Amino acid sequence: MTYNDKQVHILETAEKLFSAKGFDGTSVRDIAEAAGINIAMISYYFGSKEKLMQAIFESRTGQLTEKIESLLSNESLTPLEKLNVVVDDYVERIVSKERFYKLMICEQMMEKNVVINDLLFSLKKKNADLVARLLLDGQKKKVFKKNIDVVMLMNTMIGTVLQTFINKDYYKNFYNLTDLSEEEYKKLLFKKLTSHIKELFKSLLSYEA
Amino acid sequence: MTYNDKQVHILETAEKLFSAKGFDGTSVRDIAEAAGINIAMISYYFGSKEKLMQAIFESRTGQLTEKIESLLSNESLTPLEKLNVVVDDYVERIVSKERFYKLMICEQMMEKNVVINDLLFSLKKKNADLVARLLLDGQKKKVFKKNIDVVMLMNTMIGTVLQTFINKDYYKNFYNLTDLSEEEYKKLLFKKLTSHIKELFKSLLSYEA
DNA sequence: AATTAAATCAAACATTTGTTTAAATTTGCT
DNA sequence: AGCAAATTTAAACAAATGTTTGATTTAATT
Repeated sequence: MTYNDKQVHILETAEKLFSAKGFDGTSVRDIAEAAGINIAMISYYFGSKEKLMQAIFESRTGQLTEKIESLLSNESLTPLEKLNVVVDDYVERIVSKERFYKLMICEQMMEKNVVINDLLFSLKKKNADLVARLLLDGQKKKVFKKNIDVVMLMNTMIGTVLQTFINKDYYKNFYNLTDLSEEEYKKLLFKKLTSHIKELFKSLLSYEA
Repeated sequence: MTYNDKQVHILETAEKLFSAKGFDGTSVRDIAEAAGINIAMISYYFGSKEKLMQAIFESRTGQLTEKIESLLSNESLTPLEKLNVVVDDYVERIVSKERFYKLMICEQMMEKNVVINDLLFSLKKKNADLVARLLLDGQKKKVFKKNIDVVMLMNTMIGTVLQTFINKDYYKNFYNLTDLSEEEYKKLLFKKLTSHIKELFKSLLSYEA
């Protein structure tokens, strides 16, 4: 599906509000007012509030799968390099699409919208399969040890990043970083997170232990 | 605050519904029907839907802080043993209070209710301070290395556990564990999670690297 | 310029929302 | 049993909800 400028504007406004106040906490009037449009335009363009939400997920997850596939096909990198790219990519994604990921967590927990949950399930499967293949390749090449729990590894990566962003303000407070701008702070978090997770992965995957 | 049987029943029913459908996705009529009571009883006992939600958080977080303090005071354990107890305790908590933790994530992300967010903030501070003191003790005794990011460490622990529970059904599917009962599956997750996190912590805290 | 399609609008719609009311019932106490 | 307080109830309240309507304006096409 492809959307015109006005539709994209509605989608982005809705994403912002949904992530801040939740799907049920946001009325179509809120969205219309924030986007500067008439209430009827939402039904007119998307059919319903529910389908507007689905449209947000379809467009965002569509963008994600493209990136994953191009990464997989790059054969010039070693397994470890690839894994590091995966980490960078994941953290970068969540940093830049913070709002959408908040929405995603909520939707995964509630399991209210079947269409969205099916979408997320296949996305998860695609990602897990990619990383599993990556790890298998590394195991064949004797750089990664055996008996790795792929899902647990992914959960640690994604969980750490998400929890960091849920706790963003707290972290800022705890380490007296309140004088940083939002942009500077995001950069700092990106650095901290990627190096932290890479260190975790190294210990999980290498033979030494 | 102490509640009678009927109030506890309302609190538990509301927690169940809130965690499944969200605060705004749950009506007081839903709660009343599920609890088998009259709608007016919610305002009668708790004042409002909002305050009912706050009551859930106050009662649950109250239970949590008790456990933490007793753990801190136990001086017969080494820092590493204490840390392992912390891990066991955290995982156990989330396993047994899964619904409440879902609610907690949502509430942290939305930041709609000031009372609840203040409550969670002080809870987080208490926990982070406890673990920080624990790590400091271990560093003095030369069992933990220097330069540990406490918040990041906590985020990895909590994030991994929460992400695992958000992804619970997916994990079950991925590893063909669908024939396990809910209770068996929870036990398995507890084992997997605690050993996984302890391994992560060991590599983050020990000198070897 | 005329015609058709697309977009926008205010108003209305039937439901559902959280809360309150005032009467009825139950409970605890003397 | 009789009284007072606590509990429970059905009904009503205004406000807010998602969606639709039908008229009006704008844009595109002939």
